[in-house]
Order: sequence, then structure tokens, then C-alpha cells
Amino acid sequence: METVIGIVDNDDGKLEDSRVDRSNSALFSPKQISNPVVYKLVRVEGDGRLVPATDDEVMEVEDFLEYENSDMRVVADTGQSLECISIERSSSGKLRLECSEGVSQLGTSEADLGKLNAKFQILQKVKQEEKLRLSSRSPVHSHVQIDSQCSADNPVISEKVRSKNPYQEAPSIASSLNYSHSNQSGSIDQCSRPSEGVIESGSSASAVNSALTHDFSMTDGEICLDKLSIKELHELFKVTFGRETTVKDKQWLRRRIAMSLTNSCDVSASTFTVKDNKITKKCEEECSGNVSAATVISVENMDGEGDVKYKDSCAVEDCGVDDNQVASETRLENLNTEHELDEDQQREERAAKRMRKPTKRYIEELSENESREHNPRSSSSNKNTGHSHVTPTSDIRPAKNALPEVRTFVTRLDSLGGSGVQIPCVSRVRRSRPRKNITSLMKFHPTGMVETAKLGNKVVRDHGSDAGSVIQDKVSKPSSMPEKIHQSVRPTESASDRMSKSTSESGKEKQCPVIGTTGPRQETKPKKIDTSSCTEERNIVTVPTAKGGMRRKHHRAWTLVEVMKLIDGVSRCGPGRWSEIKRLSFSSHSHRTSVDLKDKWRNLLKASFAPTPADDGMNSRKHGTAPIPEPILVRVRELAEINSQVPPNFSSSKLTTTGGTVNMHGDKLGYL
DNA sequence: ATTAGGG
DNA sequence: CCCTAAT
Repeated sequence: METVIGIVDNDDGKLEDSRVDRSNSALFSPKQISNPVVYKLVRVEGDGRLVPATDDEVMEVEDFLEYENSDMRVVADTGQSLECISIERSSSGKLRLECSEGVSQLGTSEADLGKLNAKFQILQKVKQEEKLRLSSRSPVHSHVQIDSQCSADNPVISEKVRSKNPYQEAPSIASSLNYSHSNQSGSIDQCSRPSEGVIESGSSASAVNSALTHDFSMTDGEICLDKLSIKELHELFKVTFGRETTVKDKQWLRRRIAMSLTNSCDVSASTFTVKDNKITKKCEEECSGNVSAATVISVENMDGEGDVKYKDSCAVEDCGVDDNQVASETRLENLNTEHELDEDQQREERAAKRMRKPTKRYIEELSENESREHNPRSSSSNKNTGHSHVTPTSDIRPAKNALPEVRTFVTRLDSLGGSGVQIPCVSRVRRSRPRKNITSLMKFHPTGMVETAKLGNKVVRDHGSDAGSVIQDKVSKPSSMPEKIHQSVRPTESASDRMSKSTSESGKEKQCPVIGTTGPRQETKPKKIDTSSCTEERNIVTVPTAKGGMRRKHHRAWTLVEVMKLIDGVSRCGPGRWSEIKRLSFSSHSHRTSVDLKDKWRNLLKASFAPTPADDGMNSRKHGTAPIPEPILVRVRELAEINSQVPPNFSSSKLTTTGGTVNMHGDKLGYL
């Protein structure tokens, strides 16, 4: 059996990584290849086609894999968010899903996961037993809805899924994992393709998958979590998210944890609806049937009224529509709240209680949250609270060809134009450059100026709050201002700015053409959501500009990993070839333009030659700016010398101190 | 479009 | 980081 993994980059479907068989052979050891499960990286086109990766793409992946130490793991770099989602098969044959925020943090995440895994392994047993019981007791609904992409292009898959024998034991359940991340990170679709005996050969892998997935979200997970005391939940939470929580709502905690553990998407509605025995069971079954079901569900809800679909996908006969609705809603709510976990339990609790119709935006956020643990997203959620339905920025319309229903497709009401035209929205892309707009408005429309100015201020404030306290942002965002304004201003500040820059404005706003009604299968790609926004939205500071305008300054601290990559790149391509380096070493990190690289290098140079960076220590760098390890500086120095980039002033004085390494290139040393 | 430099 | 001039 073959598993195809496609990673689609959010931005207009340009795919970030992809690989095909050949790459497999190159990257993996023979024995791994012989493994029944073969991971194939392909690019998923917007229309859902799977296209073999190009060499270029493969290279990118390789680069990435390098990082990951070549576990049998495929990592999809979301680019902007640096989110990594990997599916790894451990030696034990257990499949594990990982989601980490960034490469640099990978280690940590893994560790955490490891802990979690350990903790949950115990539970697994229980789970399995339970599963067996369940399966024998009631037939699992095999029909699962598959992600549109997969289903569209790979009918086989769906078929296979369907064919899966419900009565089989858990282990033999063939499941196709479908992860669709609507968020920026793009989506990862994993479809298992039954080339041959799906059930036999595939079963092992699939079983693993399902087991894995089920761990937390499913029955067992549920149950387990259910049984944990608050304290334990807190502990778990801490382990999971690396921070404490004050929330006392068990349910909430459970959901959070489950989501996180399952890589979010997988958390099925059941997770949330635990209370109801019935539901739980149903869910379990459903879950066991297919992980993707959950995902699908969420997507559907996004649509606005995805209930119908949910039903479809949810094979469980017991499930009442209401239940489903509730479940999904709840879930969404959670997602929504997620990002703000940090401190206010108040808000959290409130959110948990509140039930409101899911917005598309929520979904986006959800996905974002999933990928990135929590990210206090600026306000968007709150704003929407008021008028939940229309999300100015954009809506995601999952193309689910699978469903006949036309109405499922999401459309966005373009209030901006006031035209009231429904536009199927593809992705949330910058509609226009806010900054520019504002300025231009100010300049040209004296009348509008007031309003605009106000907006500007508000925006500024928002940003400030972003940087400062998230809470405030949310709470204080009355959003009394006309929605329109919000739209024009806020939306976008999202990341698109940078994204467009670095990613090549490919997407430049591809606003979807107005299409009255589209078939379900429409071309729009659900995935392209720019999740980056969340990433980018953080740390945005507005600084006054001489001209009276305000410019936004994003600050993303350079991680050690990035620095190392940079250095590596410089050593490979030489300084000055920033775009090259960008391509080589930073293809995955969408932000960080070549200019950024250059700047960083400049800084590094400065730092490396600066008066003994190390010694005084705390004095100079207490800010929390990591001191940049000597070795790295040394490396920089070396490179600088090699390229005769030695800063004017400090030519050699410090070099001597650095030690032998430098001397290798000796000619540079004045002393010699 | 990419670079180098200044701010 | 952002911006701009120079290539």
C-alpha cells in the first residue's frame, strides 16, 4: 500500500515540498523502502490533482529532512508559520503525529510529545480493549468522507475507506488519514492508496494510524482524559503546551489537550461531547472509522451550515443532527478560544459555554491554533463575535466534491464593495495593502481623513495590544466601528505583506472571481489560507514615519537555527548571494527575505567582531536576547575573513583571541 | 529582481 | 526591520 502525502502550501497552492518515489530511495534506507508503507510526496494542485514533485521541490524537502534527521518522516513546512507537521513511523511501528511550531522548537516539542506519549501509552491498552469491544458490539460506519482533494483525485482512496470492514478489529481498520489544515500552513492530505491488499498490508500501517489518532481524541483518549483529575489535566496541559493553565474547566482542558495531542484536526466532536455517553460512543466509532471525518466535519461547519455533510461523513446512525451540531459548534468554540488560553480563564470559560454558530473565520483560527499551539491572534476572533457571519478577510470554502450539495460551498459576502456579491473565497489574502490604503486615503480624501485617521489609530492600538497584552486586545475590542473599516484595515494586515514579498506574490490577491454558484468542486483551493497571518501578526509594532504615515514593523526574532542556516548558506554561496541562500536554506521559512538575511548577516558580522561579545555578559544582553553562542560567532568570523569581509575597525585584534581556527585562513591576519 | 547601505 | 538607491 502506498501512502501519498501531499503538502500544499497555503499560498496559492504553490507547493512547498513534495517528493516522489525516487526521492524516497534517495532519502531512505532500503529497508525502509521495503516497508509496506511508502510515503510519497506529491504536490497537490489546487484542483486536487496529485503531481509528482519536481527536483526542485524535492530538494527543498531534502533540506528539510536534513533537519529532521531523516526519520522516516515527512515534514511539511508551512512556510510562514514554520509549522511542521510530521508523520513519523517509529521503530515500534507506532505512528506518531507531531506538530511543532518551528524547527527550532522541534526538540522541545518532541520531548513534550514523548512525555505525553509515555503517559498515554498506558491508556492505549485500555483504548484498544475498548475499541475491540466497540467494534464487535456495533458496526462501525465505514463510510467516511474524505477530503475533497483526495477524494477528487483519488477515488480509490475513498473506495478503500469505504470498503474497510467495519467489523474488523481495530488494528485492521484501514484508515485514510486526511488532514486538512485550512490554515495557512496549508493542508496536508494523506491518502492511503490501496494498490494492493489494502487491508492486509495496509492494515498494519493504517491500524497504527488510527490507533495513533485515536489515542486521545477517540474513545480511549476521551475516556482517559475523562478520568483524569483536574490536577492531572493541568499537568498534562502543562506538558502539552509548556505552560500552566488556570482553567478549571475540565471539559475545556480535555478538549484542549486532546486537540493538541491529536494534532487538533483529529479531535473529533466526540471529544467535546463527552458528556453524552451515547455521543461518545458514536463518535468513537466514527473516529475509528476515519480520522478525516473529524476534519471534514469541521470544514463543513465552516461552510456555514455543514450539518448536512457532517451527517454524511458521520456514518454513525445514532448521531442526531443536533448532536452533531452541538458537537461541532462546541469544538469550534474551543478552537476559537484556544489561542487565548494563556491567562484568562474567564474568557475561556465563557467561550466554552457560549454556543454560537461557527464562522468560517473560526475554522481558520482553529486550524491555525492547531498548528501553532496557541497564538494569540489579534482580535479577529473577537471582532467577529459581534457579527460572526461575514468574515471580511475571506472565507475558506472547502471544495468538497464528494458531496453533491452545492450549497456547501462557502461564499463570502463582499460587503466591502457593498455590492453584496457573493464571492467564493479562496484564501485569505491581502486584499490590498492596508497601509497604503490608509495613507492614500488620508492624502486624497480630506473628508474620509477623519475616519481613516481614526482607523489608523485604532489599528495602531491594536497592534500595540498585540505586542503587549493579548487580552486587552480581545477584550477591549468593541469593534464599534463599521465593519467596512475593519475590513479594509484589519484584514490583512495579516501576513500577506511579507508573504507576498517573500513568496512572490504569486497569490497576489487572487481574489476569486465572482462566481455566482459554483459546483461543489470548484477550483478554489481551500488550502491556501494564509495562516502565516497569525505568525506574522504577532509582534507587529507600528512606528511613526516621518511622512506622517505609520509603518508596521514585524519583529521575528532570529532563532539559532535560522542563524545557523544562514551561516551555512553563506559558507556555501558566499555572502552577497542572499537570494540564493534564501532559496537554499530558507525555502521553508517563508518570511525572511533575502534582505532580511543580508541584514542579519550584517548584524552577525558586527556582533562577531564586536568587542568581545562574551565577557561582560549580562550587562549588555540582559534583554533576553540570546547571546549568540561563541562558536557561531567564530564561524561567522571565519566566513567573514574568508570573504574578506572583515569589518573595517576590528580587523584582526579579536581574531587572535578566537584561536586556531581562524588562523587556518591565515593570510588575513595582520599579525602573521 | 537583487544588492548594498543607511536609518 | 524598513526603505531606497544603484545595478
